[in-house]
Parts: sequence; structure tokens; C-alpha cells
Amino acid sequence: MDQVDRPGHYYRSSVGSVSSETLQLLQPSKFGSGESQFVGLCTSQEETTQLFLGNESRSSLKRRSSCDRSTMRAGSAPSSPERSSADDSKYEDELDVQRQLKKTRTEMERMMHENQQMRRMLTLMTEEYTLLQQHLLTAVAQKQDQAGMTNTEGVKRSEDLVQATLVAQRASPQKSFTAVSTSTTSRSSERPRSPTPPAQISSSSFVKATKPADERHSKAIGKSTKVNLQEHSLGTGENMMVAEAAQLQVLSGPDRGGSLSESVLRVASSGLQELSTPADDETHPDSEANKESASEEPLGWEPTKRMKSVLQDTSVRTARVSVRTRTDAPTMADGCQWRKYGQKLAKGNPCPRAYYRCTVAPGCPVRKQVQRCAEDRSVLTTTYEGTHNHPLPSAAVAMASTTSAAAGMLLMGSSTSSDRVCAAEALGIENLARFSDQSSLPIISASAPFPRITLDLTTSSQNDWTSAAHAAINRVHLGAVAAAAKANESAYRFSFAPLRLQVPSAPINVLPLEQHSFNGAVAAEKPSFRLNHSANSFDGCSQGHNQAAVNGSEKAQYVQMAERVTAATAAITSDPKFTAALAAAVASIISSQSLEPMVAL
DNA sequence: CGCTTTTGACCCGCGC
DNA sequence: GCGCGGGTCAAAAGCG
Repeated sequence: MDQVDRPGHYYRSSVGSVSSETLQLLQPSKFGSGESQFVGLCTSQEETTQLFLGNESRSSLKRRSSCDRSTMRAGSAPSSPERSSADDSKYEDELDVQRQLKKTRTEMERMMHENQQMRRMLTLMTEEYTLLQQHLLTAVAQKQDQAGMTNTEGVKRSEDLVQATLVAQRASPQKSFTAVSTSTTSRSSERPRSPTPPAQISSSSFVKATKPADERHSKAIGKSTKVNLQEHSLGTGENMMVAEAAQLQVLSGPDRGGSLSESVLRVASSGLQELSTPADDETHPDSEANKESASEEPLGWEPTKRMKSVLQDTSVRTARVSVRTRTDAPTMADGCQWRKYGQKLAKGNPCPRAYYRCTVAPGCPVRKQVQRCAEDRSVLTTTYEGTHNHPLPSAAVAMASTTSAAAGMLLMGSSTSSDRVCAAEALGIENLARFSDQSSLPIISASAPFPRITLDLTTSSQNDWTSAAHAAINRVHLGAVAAAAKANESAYRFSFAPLRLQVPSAPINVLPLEQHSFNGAVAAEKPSFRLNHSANSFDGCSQGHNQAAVNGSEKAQYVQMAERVTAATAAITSDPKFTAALAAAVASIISSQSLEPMVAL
């Protein structure tokens, strides 16, 4: 089974990765018609066909299997009790393998189903995306015809803005993704806006830039005026469209169709700039006709219910990351600059909830809520939302990477609550309960209105909360592997995690005083723990399963290895520097959701 | 004087 | 339609 080392045979989906070897072991009746359900997982159609329809190889495998069995039985002497027991043991092993295969098949069925759903969603989104592009391009042509060159400056400004946004998206797709999500889910963005000079480069600020220059003024004028503003709906409508276009840009991938999306966004933003200036509101009392024409068919396109549902999907919502810490300070010293903009008494908690906004850079969409626990006043819950659109102070990098990683984990989940729970399971969170040290375990809330993950650091023995937070993320991954080993489970479930930890048959190395630099910035100075990351992480496991997982000594080795992993986890988390590096690695991998699995620590 | 905090009003979604 | 609750805004007050 040499193919386990061939990268082309590595499969990855939202729920897991399996090797071609495993696929070949699957029954044709289950998957013979399912090859097309994998979206972009195969290196080539030929391979797919071969892997899923390779009846010949499967037959030969079966033949080999039965041949082995017959050989085994023929070769055994019935009169010899020792050999008989050996045969029985082998036969049991084979049964065990079959059980494993059955289990794998069940998992595969589930994966196939989910892949099918994803494919459907992708198709819908692609359709909507194409439709949107067509409508926007048409509309732009019309608008440009109508407007001529009168608004050149404003158009250029908004173009620059969108350009900058796109540059930011390319630089950090995940961050832009979150930023866009924030903008489209925040209530404020849904309000009618009129432009203020665009000074920021985030998508959220872009949408916010359409806020009425003086909302209070509109309030003073009266509700009718306000209604007018709302009905002057190009602002709202086009905001929505720009946001959707931006989301589609992100959803379709930063590198695919980037230029097209760019033009679409530029077009949409120019239309927005052009049609929702404050002057329109005040100097065109007869703008009713404009309004009508604008609201009737500003661009000849309305997002369909289907699309709205897609856009409201969890995957494009803002994830919230809560961190529970034990501190007497009014807020957590997370390295960022915050400005308090509100305080509320939330129901069910006598302690007021404070609202903060990041002030490191103007227009940063990141907000946090700080509230003391009603039961234990010494516990402070800080909830972060959004992603910074600016370089972070060095002191803030650790926390930002941790929350980003946690949010990334959360956003990797699917749309439904159950799917998110599945994602958590796939990430190994359920299995972490088996470990003695359960401090700072991430808790994923599937019932909250926003997808939310909580890092409980109150029980952590570590003084440095950032280390504890990092440890929480790290444990998700390390614990998953260890749990898989302990439970002798199918390991491909854990390949769902972008950080794939290899579970080799050989013991994990605990290296003495070897310096591992990460990004050239952080180096571990203490005894380090080497993680073997490999594209074939599953293969390492599958090898174990197929070849020797049923072997008693291998089982013992797995348990031993699991213990080592646990011990190594403790070692890692006791070293804040290395933990920070590792967390940064995890964060970067999760954020990028890159297919490139090789990480050298 | 500029920045931050306080605080009451307001907006909006959601459930009944 | 109405009330509730979470979240936001912005004027006023506070602070260095």
C-alpha cells in the first residue's frame, strides 16, 4: 500500500479526509455512483473513477483476502491446538478489520451525504453569483450612460475603497471574511445610510460609510423624513448587494474570479456612491420618482430567498469567541486599545455588560463585551466579535490569534446546529472529556443566536491567560489525536481539522533543546515537542488500522502514545513562548484553511 | 483641549 | 401589534 505516501491520493472534505486505500476497500454498491459527490477533492476525474469504480482492484482485493484466508486455513494443522488458536486469533483480527471497515463505511456514507449537500449549496451559490454579476454589469452600463462623468470623483473614491478592500481580502481572506460577515450581520449595517468620506478599508466600514451624515437630523425632521430616507432605498438595497457581492467574492475564494468580483464590487460601490449622496436627500425634494425608480429596479435584481438564506447561513455569520478569566481588573489586558461605547444591564445578571470598540485603528470592526459572572464576580467574561483590520500591537497578537483560531474552528462548522456539533465532535472536542486536565476546554454553543465558542480559563492553573487560551486551542487538536488513539477510533474524522497531526506508529519524539523557529519570529528555547504534520496524516492512522491496529501490542502502543501526547501537551502549555508560537501556527492554518498541510515547527 | 466614560434614548429583531 | 431585550448612538460629563 505505497499509495498512502502519494499526495494525489489525499482526500479532503469538510468532514474529513480519507486515503484512497480506504476508499478502495469500500463496497462498490455504496459508492459506485457517488464519485461526483466529492467536490474538488480528487486530483483528477480518472483517479476518482478509479478509486470509486475500481471494481477490479476491489475484486482482486477480495480475492486476495479470501485467498489469504484459505491459505491461512489450509496451512494450519487442525491437530495442532497452538496453530489453531493462532488461526482463531488471525480470524478474529480479520473480523476486527471488517468491523473497522463497516464503521468506516458508515462514516463515509455520512460524509457523502454532507458532501452532496455542500455541492448543492455550491451550485446554488455559483448560480446566484453569476446572476448577480450579470445584473450588476448591466446596471453599471446603464448608470454610466445616465450619469456620464459627473460623479467621476466620487466613483473613483469608492473604487479606491473597494480596491483596498479587495487587496485586504487577498492579503487575508479569512479576516476579510469575518469582516464582511460582521458588516452584513450587524444591525447597524442594515440601517439606511448615507455616505461619509470613506476613511477605512474594511468592508464593514464601507457599508457603514453609507450611514446618514446626521441621523439625529433625520430624527429631528421627523419620522416621515426618516421613512423617506429608508425608502430611498438604493442605499440599503445596494449596501445589501455590495455586501452580498463581497461575500460571494469571499465564498468563491480569493483567487478564483477575483478580477471579476473586483469589477462587480467596483461597479456596485460606484452606484452606491452615485445614488445615495446626502445632497440627493436634501436638494431633490422631488426625488420620489428617483426613489421609485431606484427602489423598483435599481439594478433589476433582488437577492432571492435562496440566496438570502445562504447569506444568513452560519458560515457567513460572525463568530463570537468568549473568554472566561478570573481577574479583579475591570477588563482583560489583551494588548488592544478599546473604547467603551455603551453599558447595559443584561437580563439575568445584576452585573452590567460593557461594550467596547477597538480603537487601535479607526473603523476597526472588532468589538468586545465584558461582563462579570453573576455567580462568581471574580470571573470576567470577555466576548470578542470580528477581526481586526489593522496590524496588531505585539501584545495583542497572542489573544487575536487565539480568538481567530477559535472563531475559525467555529466557522468551519456547517450551517445547522447539529452540524456544528458534528464539527465539534470532528474536532475531537467531545473526546477531550476523557482527559484529566479539562481546564480551558473550548465549549461550542450551538444554541446561541451567533455561533459562539467559549474558552473557559478560570480553572486553568496557569497565570498567563494567553498561554491558557492557546492551550485550549491546542488541546482541541492534540486531544483529538490522543483520544483517537486511546479510543482506537477511525482517525480520519480528525483530519477534518486543518491542522492534521500525524499519528505515526513510531513514538512521538520529544526532542531535547532543539530550537524550532516559527515564522522566524518565535523560537522555543525549552525542551520542545515535535509534531509531525503530514498530508498523509490519515494514512499514518489508516496504516495502523489496516495493518496492525487490531494487534494487541499496537493497541498498547497507541495508548502509550496517547499518554505521551497528553504529557507533551502539558509540556507545551507550560511554555508560554512555544505555546504562543504553536497557537499562532494553529491560528494561521485555521484562518487560511489552506490545503497545504505541511507545517514545520 | 482632546480623549474617554457615562448614560439615557433609540433601533431593531424576536416572541407572544 | 406590542413589549422585551440586546445592542448602538451621541451628548454631556469627567479626566489628564
